[in-house]
Amino acid sequence: MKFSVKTEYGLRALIELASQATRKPICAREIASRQDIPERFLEQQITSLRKAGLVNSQRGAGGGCSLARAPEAITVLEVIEALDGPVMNMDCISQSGSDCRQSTQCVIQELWLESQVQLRGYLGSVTIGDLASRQHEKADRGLTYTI
Amino acid sequence: MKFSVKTEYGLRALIELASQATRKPICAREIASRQDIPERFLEQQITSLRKAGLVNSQRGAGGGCSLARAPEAITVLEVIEALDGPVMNMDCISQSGSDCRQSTQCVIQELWLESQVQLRGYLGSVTIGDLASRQHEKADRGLTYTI
DNA sequence: CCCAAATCCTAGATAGTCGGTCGGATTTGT
DNA sequence: ACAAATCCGACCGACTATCTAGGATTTGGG
Repeated sequence: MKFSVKTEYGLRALIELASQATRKPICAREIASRQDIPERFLEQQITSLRKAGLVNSQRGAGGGCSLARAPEAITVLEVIEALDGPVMNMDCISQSGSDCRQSTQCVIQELWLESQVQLRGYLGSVTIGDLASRQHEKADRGLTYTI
Repeated sequence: MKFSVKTEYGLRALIELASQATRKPICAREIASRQDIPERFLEQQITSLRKAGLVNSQRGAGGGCSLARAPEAITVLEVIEALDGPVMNMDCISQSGSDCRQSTQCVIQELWLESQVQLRGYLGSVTIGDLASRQHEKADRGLTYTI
C-alpha cells in the first residue's frame, strides 16, 4: 500500500516544468539531472504523461517537453493514474457466477470502493500548481533563514 | 496501489467470527472452508492477527480462534496494518544529509503524508462490527427478495 | 496414556511486479 | 549532414505476493 517511484519522479518532473518561468520546452536529460533521476527511466514516464495528455513533447534537436495545461489544471490524481494505472483498482471478483448478496466479499468490495473514493477525492483536489507554489514557499523560507 | 488478499482474507475471517452467535472458538479449517480461502494460508494470517492482539487462539483439540474484543472495537485499519504493515508507509528519503527545504521531494513527502492521513482516517472509522452488520442486511434483503 | 485435532513455526516455490538499463529507430533544428 | 532529442520495445535483477509443505507443539477426550 504505497505509491511508486514512477509517480514520484513524474510529479517532480512536472513541478520542475511548472517552476520554469519560460515556456520553452525542457529536455528530459535536463530535468533528470536537475532532479537527480535516472534519465532513460524518466524518459519513459514522460512518454506516459504525454500519452495521458498531461505534457506536450517536441522531438528533434532543441526539443523537449512542456506542460499541456496550466499547472493548476493538472491534478495529482491524473498524474498517478497516468503512471501507475487506476488508484486502488479492484478487479471485482463477483463477475457473473457467484451470488454477491450473501457473500462477505461484496461488503469488502464496498469498503475498498469507499476507500478509493476518499483517496481519489483528496488526490484530485491537489494540483501541480499547488505543489509548485508550496515548494517555492519552502525555498524562500529556507533562504530567509540561512541569510 | 491496492490492498492485498491477505487483508481481504483476514477481514472475511473476522467477519465470520463476528457473525458467529456462540462465543466458542472456531478453527481455521472451518473458516477457510466456509469462506473458500486456502487453509494453510489463512492459518498464517490468523497467527498475525493474534500477534496484533485482535484474536485469541486456543491450541489443541477443540481449539480455534475467537475475537479478542467486541467487533465494534476492531477497526479495519488495525486489521490492515496487522497483515500488511503500515498503510502507505514512506521510508522518508531525507534522512540526515540532504537539505529538505528546497527539494521537491519534501513537498511530495507531505503530499503522501496527507494522503495517508485521509485514508487512515477513513479506515480507522470502520469496524468489523460495521462490516458484519452490513453483510447481514444484505443477506436479509436477499432472502426477502428471493422468497 | 495415547491419539487426533488443532495451532505454531519455518522454509520454500512460483509467478508477477518494480526499478532500471540498453540498443536502436525516428524526428528535427542548425 | 550531424547532433540532439523523443520514441519504441526488449530485457534484467531484485524484490514481493500468494500459496504450499513439513513438521513441532499443545491439548482435550476416550
